[in-house]
Amino acid sequence: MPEAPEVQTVLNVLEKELKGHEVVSAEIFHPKLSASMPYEDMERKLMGQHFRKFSRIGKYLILETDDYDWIVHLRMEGKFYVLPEAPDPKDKHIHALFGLDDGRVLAYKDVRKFGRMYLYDKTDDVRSLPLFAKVGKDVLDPMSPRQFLASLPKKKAIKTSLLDQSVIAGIGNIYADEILFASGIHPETKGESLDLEDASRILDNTRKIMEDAIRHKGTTIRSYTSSLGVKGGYQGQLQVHRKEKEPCPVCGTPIEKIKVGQRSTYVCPQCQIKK
DNA sequence: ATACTCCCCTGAGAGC
DNA sequence: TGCTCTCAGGGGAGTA
Repeated sequence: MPEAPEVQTVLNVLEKELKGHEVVSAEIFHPKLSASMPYEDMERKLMGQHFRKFSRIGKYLILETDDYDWIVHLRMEGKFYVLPEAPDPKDKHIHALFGLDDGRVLAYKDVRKFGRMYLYDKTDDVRSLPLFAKVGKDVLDPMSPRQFLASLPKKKAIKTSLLDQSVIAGIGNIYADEILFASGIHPETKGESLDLEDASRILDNTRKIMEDAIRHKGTTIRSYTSSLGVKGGYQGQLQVHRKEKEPCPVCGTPIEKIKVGQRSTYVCPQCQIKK
């Protein structure tokens, strides 16, 4: 569940379900899930903690407890579920269970085991954590077209830069395609070829698409089943992503599938001109 | 500075 | 039916 709109949706539900509740038991079955300390330590430290504040930077979930910042990156397929009781038998892809004070259980499920959890002593400034050293401004934070343009690597394809979390944090493969289509810019266009007007258009469309996607509770496609029982609705709004050979919604030209930076990329060859 | 390749993992879908 | 291959909303490390 990885891009900012999906992460934000997860965050909103977690806040609603968990805020104020206490962790009374913690079991991590996949040791590597705990990336900042041995998993036994994470289990021990989380016990007795109450969930206090919920926020997001890029694709990272930040759950503040009494004494810690618990940070989670879902990567490709990480998902949370709040269950009325511990599952039995346990799904083989559930890698952690956290019992709550009211008997419910927070389950973490991740088929590919790419997701990671980090636990740090609480700080006033999570941004100063090494974890965020290479994470740029969140996609919903204000950024000027001038600053954005200046931050783009000159020789890199614009799509690659949109996916680079140090440039802007929170955009992934789906929304990068949608943003560039809405902006009429070919994904292979080099940063140095873009002008201030292009940068402004990309930023405007980024904000518009991200906010719209959050309103729709994100995108649910392929085998990516919903997290927390929330099914996204933005897949119905997608214009080009995963629409190879379908007519462009603007000009009717068949959408093409290409590779940019090793990632599948969908583009209208008519509407998206390479500058 | 940029661009690959591989790696972490598992399963779904396509093609044969 | 079953096999093999490719691909998947992410990102880090290592190497040209």
